[in-house]
Amino acid sequence: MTVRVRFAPSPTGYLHIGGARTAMYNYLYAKAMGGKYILRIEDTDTERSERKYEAAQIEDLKWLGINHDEGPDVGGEYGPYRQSERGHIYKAWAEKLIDTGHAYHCFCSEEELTAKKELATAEKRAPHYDGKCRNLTEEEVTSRLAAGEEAVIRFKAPRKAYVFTDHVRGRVVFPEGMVGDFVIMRANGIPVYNYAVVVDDASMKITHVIRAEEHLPNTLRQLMIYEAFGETPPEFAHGSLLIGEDRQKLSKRHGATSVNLYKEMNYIPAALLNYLCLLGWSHPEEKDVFDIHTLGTIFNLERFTKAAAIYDIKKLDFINGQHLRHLPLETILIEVGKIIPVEHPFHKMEHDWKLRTVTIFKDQINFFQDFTTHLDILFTTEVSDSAEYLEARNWETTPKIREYLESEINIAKVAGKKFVTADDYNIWSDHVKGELKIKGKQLFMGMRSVLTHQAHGPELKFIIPLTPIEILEKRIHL
RNA sequence: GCACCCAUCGUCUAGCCCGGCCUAGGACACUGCCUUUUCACGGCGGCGACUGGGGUUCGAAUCCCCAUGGGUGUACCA
Repeated sequence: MTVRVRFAPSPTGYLHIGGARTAMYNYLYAKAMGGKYILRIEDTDTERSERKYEAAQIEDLKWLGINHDEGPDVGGEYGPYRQSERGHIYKAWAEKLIDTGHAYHCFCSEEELTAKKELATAEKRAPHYDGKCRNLTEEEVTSRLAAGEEAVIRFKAPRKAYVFTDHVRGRVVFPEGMVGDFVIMRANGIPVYNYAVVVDDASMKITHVIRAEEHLPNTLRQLMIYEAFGETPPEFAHGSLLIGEDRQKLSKRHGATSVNLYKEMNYIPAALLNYLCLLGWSHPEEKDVFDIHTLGTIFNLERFTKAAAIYDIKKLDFINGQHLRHLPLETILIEVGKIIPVEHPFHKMEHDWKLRTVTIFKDQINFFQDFTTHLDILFTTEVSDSAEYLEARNWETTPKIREYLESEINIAKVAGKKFVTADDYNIWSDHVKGELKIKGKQLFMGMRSVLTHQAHGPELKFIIPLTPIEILEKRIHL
């Protein structure tokens, strides 16, 4: 039997970080087992669902590189993949349930139900449906329906305990009486989540349901429905919840929780996935930095964590830096090029210059945008006001260095050079050492302060050959 | 309220199923040193946890019970 898993988001907003994690786990499991990963859109909440969110979520998934084998946009043999287009299936299956005595029409009004629920709560009873419409005669139902009376379809919850084995929770027991008869079809004919899920998972031949712990209690209702249909339930794996620093379920108010925000902040998708993967699952070799696409059969359901994980992006930033460093130079160049403002002189430089620049700076940054800041070291004519810089400028040796370098830069300029070479730089430094007899801190910091007006930065022999000579000239006169 | 789930460094976690190898390992963050005559990277250290109480056992982070804490659910939301 081939493994079939699915990610089933509701298009009521942008793709959430938690959703992305669930999608990834399903995707990873399908890949590990040589199975199929399906995307299904759960848009039964017509009030809140919007097509634009569906498109946005698919786009975010694509950005992450989590590609589905079947879905509303790519098709597949078990479609349609949008619940709003499966109305006839839910209806037909619901009729089956009524015919077999597992469900019934219920005419109770909302007010009536609310009143009973409040009473039950006040009397400290479980607010379950009292079964008023459970035993209506077929004639009565038919005539009331014919009269245009509104009705929902309610599922007859069996009075017994349910047990199932979860891949991460182990044996889970739902004692008898946890739920009363619950609605599966709304009055408007749209199915309710717990029912639609079962119909879809069963008809789409889903073999494994991998989702977050918040769905654990839903499993009971779903188990009941599978049983009523005579279907074997899929295997379940309820991973841990993603929570915020306040230990509450992660939501918008916790800050950047939607994937598109990370795209905007130029995070590397592979890094985001890497981090998310580790939030609730552990690598058998305890690796922290890896590409999830290389996991292969290493990924399994047995290494999920049971406890909820607090989402804290500090580690994500570190992982982003690790991924960035391992990217090919040309790739970094492309990404960085997208971020640097068009008017920046960077874009006018030669390809070789760009590559050398990226080589030097990539080890110092965690984000592509940090590159821009570092780039300033090559172009800025600003003067540092740090104590260390001021101290270096005040050494009596520094003016001598300045004087010498001024003439050297002038010579290079007159010779028509656009940049000085690393060799030039070495000659300068040898001269200052040998002829001017300046060494140690006075030598290096002195040259740095004269050449860059900064106290810190990457090695001079690397950055000076990358700095345009007219910038060096300007600086020397400051 | 009721039901279910969970509980190891500040955070992510390994170890737990199949008790001894755990004076509890790794990573982030913080921090010290080395390297670099600067910064960063890197390397080596430091700080830092088995929620509490009972039990079982020669021996418990690991097994059992209770307590406490936290979370989720309890909808014609998903």
